[in-house]
Amino acid sequence: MLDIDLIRSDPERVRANIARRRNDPYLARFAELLAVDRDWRKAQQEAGDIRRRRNTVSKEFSEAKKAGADTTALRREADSLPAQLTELEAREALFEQRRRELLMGLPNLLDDSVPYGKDDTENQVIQEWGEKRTAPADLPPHGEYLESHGLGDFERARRNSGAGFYYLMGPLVQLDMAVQRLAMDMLVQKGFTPVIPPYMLRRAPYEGVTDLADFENVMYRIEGEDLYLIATSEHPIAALHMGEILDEDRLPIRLAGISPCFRKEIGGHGVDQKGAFRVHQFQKIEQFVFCAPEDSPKIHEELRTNAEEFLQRLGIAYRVVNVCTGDLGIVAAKKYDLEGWFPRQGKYRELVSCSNCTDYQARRLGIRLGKRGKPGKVVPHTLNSTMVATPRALVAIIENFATTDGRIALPEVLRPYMGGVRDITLPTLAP
RNA sequence: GCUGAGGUAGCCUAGUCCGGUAAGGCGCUGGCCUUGAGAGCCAGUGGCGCAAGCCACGGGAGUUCAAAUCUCCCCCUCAGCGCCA
Repeated sequence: MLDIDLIRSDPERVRANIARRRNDPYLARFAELLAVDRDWRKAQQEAGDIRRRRNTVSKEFSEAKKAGADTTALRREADSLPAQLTELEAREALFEQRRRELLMGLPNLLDDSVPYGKDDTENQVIQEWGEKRTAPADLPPHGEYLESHGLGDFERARRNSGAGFYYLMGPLVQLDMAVQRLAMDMLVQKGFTPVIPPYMLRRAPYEGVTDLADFENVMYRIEGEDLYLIATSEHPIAALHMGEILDEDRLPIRLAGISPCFRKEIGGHGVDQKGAFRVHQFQKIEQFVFCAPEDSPKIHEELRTNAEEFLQRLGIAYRVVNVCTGDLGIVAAKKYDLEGWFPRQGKYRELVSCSNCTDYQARRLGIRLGKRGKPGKVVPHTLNSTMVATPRALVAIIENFATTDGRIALPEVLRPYMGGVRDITLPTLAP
């Protein structure tokens, strides 16, 4: 949520920034917000005048009665006030609600370094790392590959739960856990505090962390309960300090979330191939930071570096993309995507998303900064980044490290987490 | 799920039975005094508004000239019981 004081004091600057997103409905909403905010303040004023009169009359009434004086005239005026007030209050409430809707629907202010562009085709590649490996010429799509070796079952998952679900089995499960453990260990070593968050959130905290459209497009809701399955541990972790005043001296707070993530994503892109790349349920190790406003650009780079280091240690080539103005979501002011090299597909695909949400998320959540019990008006910044998400990362490992003789060669950093073995030897199933 | 107790400012608490417009403490800020960021004393300390002022006691509706206070509905928290890996 944007700072209403900023919108009032410098509407042109906000409008110009919103325009860079190349999304006209936002501009229309912004214009309406300016009007509704004025209407609301006026209605508030008018209702306030009536209330003041009511308070005065009520007091006079009480005194007159005590003194035994005639109260007829006062009574007549007092009787006429509630009806007027009811109408004005209805207007006030209407404007206030609309104002809030509009404010919650407006996107964050974009950082100046975000490249101007219309959609994901205009994102800017700012860095590449590593040597692109090649996959065995006959390597099948990973879904088939896993099924043929008994490491995954997508047919039965589809039968039982629908498309986008999977059974992972055998050594692939250990590989999944190994990848997560490596990611978590790296973060702990860098001073992050591990967090297992709630896997479901109520609506109120959820509205604070994400785009309202996600309630329709992304999140699964629990039938008959005010609960939503989390789409990422970013969400419950951001809500960890909802409504609180954070001690400035304790910042930055670095947290490493581990959780399953659940996503419907019906509004997403086209259907992906069978398998474990794009799924309704996955596991993610997440970096999350609450920090002072002035520190967030630096910490954004830090989170990106952490995620890069993870891919480097695995030995997977990647590139860093600065997501352009037209492709950024509502919450982030700036976002890097790390795209890993997938040799069999011969292209880079998203493995990591690293965002600086500035004060937008924290303001929606009502988080402020203060010092030793003194509430301040400064709102902290929040940042989040994938460290690793599985099973997508497993697909990358398979494409990068599958050998021609039916093994998956393990990157050295993973071996300690896999009982010291150098590779996964694949069981061959009878056709 | 049942029973009970609760939800008041950054925090803790009084007020609720009996309606009259939120008392006090802690913390924080400023001032006085001081060798002093200590003690003591004084003042300030939520939101909106240029201001007068209005709003704010978990949320909503109602009664009333007037609601933290009375009525109804809902939400949440805690404790005990029940169920349970």
